[in-house]
Amino acid sequence: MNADIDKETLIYTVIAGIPVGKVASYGQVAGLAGYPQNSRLVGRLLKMMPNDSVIPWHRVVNSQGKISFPAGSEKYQEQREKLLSEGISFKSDKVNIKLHRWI
DNA sequence: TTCTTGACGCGCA
DNA sequence: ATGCGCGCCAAGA
Repeated sequence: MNADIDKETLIYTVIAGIPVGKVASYGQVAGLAGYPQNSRLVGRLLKMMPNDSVIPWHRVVNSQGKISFPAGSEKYQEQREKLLSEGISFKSDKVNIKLHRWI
């Protein structure tokens, strides 16, 4: 009955497991949750999460290491701030994936 | 119920 | 590096 909840919980758990100072891509999270082709589902799920959620959503970026929000937007800045405050360095507009890649 | 949209990813020119 | 198309799949209109 709550298969959807399980799926969400699974992805939620994976994201919650990303260490401080590390980042993971949507595809990576989806894969670890058992849905290697549902990268979009991860993003969709995060989008629906409450704003006061304790989930470290900011540690999820796209496979290029870029923030998936329009450059300059509020959300973009918010995520960038959070990442910087965790010691994650940026290479221009991309996260230095080489140094901060989780897995 | 069908069509469009989107916090993505990947291959190819 | 840059742009384009296609695959995936659930939510919203």
